[in-house]
Amino acid sequence: MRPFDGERRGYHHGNLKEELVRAALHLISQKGPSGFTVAEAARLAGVSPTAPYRHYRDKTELMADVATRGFGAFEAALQKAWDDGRPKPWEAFRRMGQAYIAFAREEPAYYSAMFEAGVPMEAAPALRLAADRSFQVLRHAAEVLIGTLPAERRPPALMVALHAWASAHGIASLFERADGGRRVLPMSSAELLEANMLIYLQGLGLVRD
Amino acid sequence: MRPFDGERRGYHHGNLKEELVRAALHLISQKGPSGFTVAEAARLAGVSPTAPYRHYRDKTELMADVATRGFGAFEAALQKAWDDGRPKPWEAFRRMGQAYIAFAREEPAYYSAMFEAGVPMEAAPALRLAADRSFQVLRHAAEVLIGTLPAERRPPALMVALHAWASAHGIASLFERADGGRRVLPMSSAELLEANMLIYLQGLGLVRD
DNA sequence: TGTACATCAGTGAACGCGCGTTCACTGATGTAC
DNA sequence: TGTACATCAGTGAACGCGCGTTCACTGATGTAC
Repeated sequence: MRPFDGERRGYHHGNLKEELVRAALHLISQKGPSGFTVAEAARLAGVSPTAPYRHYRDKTELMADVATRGFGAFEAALQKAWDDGRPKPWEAFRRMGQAYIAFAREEPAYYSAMFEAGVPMEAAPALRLAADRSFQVLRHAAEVLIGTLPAERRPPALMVALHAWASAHGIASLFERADGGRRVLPMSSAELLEANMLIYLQGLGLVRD
Repeated sequence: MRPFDGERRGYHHGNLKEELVRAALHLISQKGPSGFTVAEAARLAGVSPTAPYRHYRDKTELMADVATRGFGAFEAALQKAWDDGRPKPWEAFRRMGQAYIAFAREEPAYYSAMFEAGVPMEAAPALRLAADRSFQVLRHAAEVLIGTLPAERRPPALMVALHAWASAHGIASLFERADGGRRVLPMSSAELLEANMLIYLQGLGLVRD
């Protein structure tokens, strides 16, 4: 990995916080969430082991920052996939599911920090906020989706959102993660989720075959 | 926690392996999978820090043993819930889902060791075997289940098994685990999974409403 | 039933290691006048 | 444009800690005869 200090300008780093986050992501993706240490992140950023403490109270706060940024990127990815429910809510909804899995695959370090590292939500106020905003995207989509059903058989939007979340999360965790890549499957995670969502939507009466 | 050495009989412990596993489970449930150390497990078992190395090559092998035993208990729980598909395959199938979640809640330490600790499947041959046997229970159930469908619209059994696994796993991971208990919901994990499976089975045309 | 011996399952000292964090410090930067 | 000063963002030495693991050892147990 490149040394992180390419455009360092003298004594002051100028960009340490961002570099530390980058280093943390690198370490997490290489050795898992517990393989990350403040000392090594500092080393990667080309800075003394104590420098991070100018920017973060402690290790947890650094991790929380990583997770928070992760949720930011995650929210953006979901939002983009949803695309205001175009062209049809149920199509957009499925696209969101795919985006969930894609995120887990393409940003494994963020995913780890967000869901596997055990960072407590209280570690930083911004963390819970960011996590909630991510979920709101899903929840809003679920609302629009079930709005297309006749009123008398509309399930609770929250429930639908949680179902989608759990399915995507389950598939991502079991089959898309380092830890989960332990099992070889005759189909991709994407196909698996796609089929799952289709069957689910059929169960809701949202799609006819 | 009780000191583990109640019926210790002299110099030889007589039961160290089992005690170490117990200690590991205790530590994992208290501090998470990365909070477990060989030294502390030994301490809990009332034995010197080096004694565990009479029974395990290294830390990973100990963890692998814990995970292996976890899969054993897990398999038994699933098998029991399935109960040979009585009274109806789809009812038994849903019961298995509930058993999955119940296991995650009641045996959080086993669940951690199995799915969250990142123990590599290669760590012990018995581990992969035990994990596979667990999954076979699910897979067999899925086969029986879809066998009740008219032949022309039978989805692949493997796929159905994976869907069920992912849903249960997703719900358990997100809402039933220490890490996941971060979110307050208006419904229990059990209800959530129940509804999810019902909708899914309806989507398959297995249940009519 | 008793004895000799092999093996098993512990001990305890010791190692090297890296971590998180604190502290007093100082060089670099930004700002007021 | 120049100077004085406050603040910011680093350094480097140091700490206490617990870990995983090795090694040579020894007490306890099981077995053959």
